[in-house]
Amino acid sequence: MNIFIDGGTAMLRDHNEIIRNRYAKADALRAERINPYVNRWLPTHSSQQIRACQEQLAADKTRVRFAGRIVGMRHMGKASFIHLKDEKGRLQAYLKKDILPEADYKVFKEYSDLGDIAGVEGEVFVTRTGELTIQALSYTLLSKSVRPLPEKWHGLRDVETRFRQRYVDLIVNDGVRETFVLRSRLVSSMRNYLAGRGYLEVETPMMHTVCGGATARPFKTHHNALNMDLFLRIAPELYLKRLMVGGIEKIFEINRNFRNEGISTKHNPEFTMLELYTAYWDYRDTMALTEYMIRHIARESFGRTEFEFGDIRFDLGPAFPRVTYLDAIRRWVPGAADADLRWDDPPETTLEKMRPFHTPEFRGPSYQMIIDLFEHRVEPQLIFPVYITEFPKAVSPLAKSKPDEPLVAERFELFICGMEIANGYSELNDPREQYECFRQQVEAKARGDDEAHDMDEDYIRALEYGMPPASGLGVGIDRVTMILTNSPSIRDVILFPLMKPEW
RNA sequence: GGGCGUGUAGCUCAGAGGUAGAGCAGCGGACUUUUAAUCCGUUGGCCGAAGGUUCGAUCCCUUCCACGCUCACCA
Repeated sequence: MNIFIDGGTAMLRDHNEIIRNRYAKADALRAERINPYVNRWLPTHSSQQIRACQEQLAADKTRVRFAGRIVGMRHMGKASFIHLKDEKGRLQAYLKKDILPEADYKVFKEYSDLGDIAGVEGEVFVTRTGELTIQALSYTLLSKSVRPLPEKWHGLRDVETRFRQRYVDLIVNDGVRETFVLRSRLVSSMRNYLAGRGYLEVETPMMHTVCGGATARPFKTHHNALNMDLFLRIAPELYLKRLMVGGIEKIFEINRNFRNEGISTKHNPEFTMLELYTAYWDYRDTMALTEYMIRHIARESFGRTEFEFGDIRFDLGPAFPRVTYLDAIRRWVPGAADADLRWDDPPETTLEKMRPFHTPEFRGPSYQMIIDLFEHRVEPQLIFPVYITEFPKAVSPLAKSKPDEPLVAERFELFICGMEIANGYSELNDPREQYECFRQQVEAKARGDDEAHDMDEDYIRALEYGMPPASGLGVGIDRVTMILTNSPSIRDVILFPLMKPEW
């Protein structure tokens, strides 16, 4: 039957014949006083429950009510098989003309399409080919779908459409939902782990008047009533440490940060961080916590510690080795085994020492050339879990120096699969030293470094009241999810990654 | 931002300087236990956008847009 009722209102620019036709079906249903978008229809069982109790349900001839999206349809003359998919799986229903009420059969046969949400009530049986099926005694169209789904066995491959229309991706591509279920599970696991150890979860401002806590360009916004520029936060760090001043000794926040930087398979402008602070600890204690926590969430969420990421295999079970920054260079850069690099060497000396194995891409202070070397030659090799420690103080303005080495910060980063997964340090709490660091940052900014910190006078004032010795941690939740779910791009673990407008 | 690549029907993809193809979906028909059901018939396209070259461009050239990979920046 070819329905062309000119009542459907085309609303979007891409409406085609299929869509117009389906809108016409919805109108035709309305004309017969059947609501194509019903208000309420409660299933008695999920597909999972029916599957689990199938023998019992079949033996008792229990009437089950089951609802889902029609993802498969096979008409056999006056009978049809359809597959209904709910959140937990898909289940077949068998619709026979001489069993269904006439009206129900008409709604199914004339007005239902692949993609519609429908409910059936009936008895459970097994077909002669062995498939668990509901013999439908009634059929209800619950929500009319007017837009055709992607093709049934190639599915939706186009990555752009998958990200822009994640709802379709979730409908069609099994495994996408699984990734986000796992993400949710591991975040819950993390929360429970920390709550169980006495950490208080807090929420600090996303809109900052002073931008700080990390080195990154911010997004700028504006408050109209106050006529004031604001920044989306690049890190919650300085607020969390204010709370440490306030006497909260164990604290964490899991939430979004925003950085106005490039986009890549490892970078989304908004991303989720765990930040955590513990009073009276130093960075070694935080390293231990980080390791236990990551191992714990892996076991609790996945039941294992061994994972694959692309063609990399790694194990979170064994202790994570700790290697200092300069040792890592000696260890992983060919020809650098005997290099005696020092943060305080003059640039010419560092250049001379590096000549046998590396030519920096630029000339600058020794620490910058060493960092350049590390990031290009060492980082890609850090695929198994490893802590890199003893970073240069010059790039750690919020970290505390080692007692006997003022140029070296008590700081670590955790690398897995060549990615920086976590970053932590002993927190600088000397207000004068912090002020001096900020002052240098402000100078750098004045010289054109647009990622340098601003002066945060209130933060200095807070430190003047006294912050206990403490250590903090930041963990990139998206990246942890990537490596644990074997997702090659950060966009695979963010439901709605940022895209330029389509239209 | 640079480099490389992609963009053709709702989806997955072919194609070629001469005016557009397949499979699935859709539509019409047959079929009361199918499984990518099958069988017969059939409708869909501003070939990403705009210019240019040409008798003729979806194809060649230029610019633009979107997306992917990659480098840079960064977590």
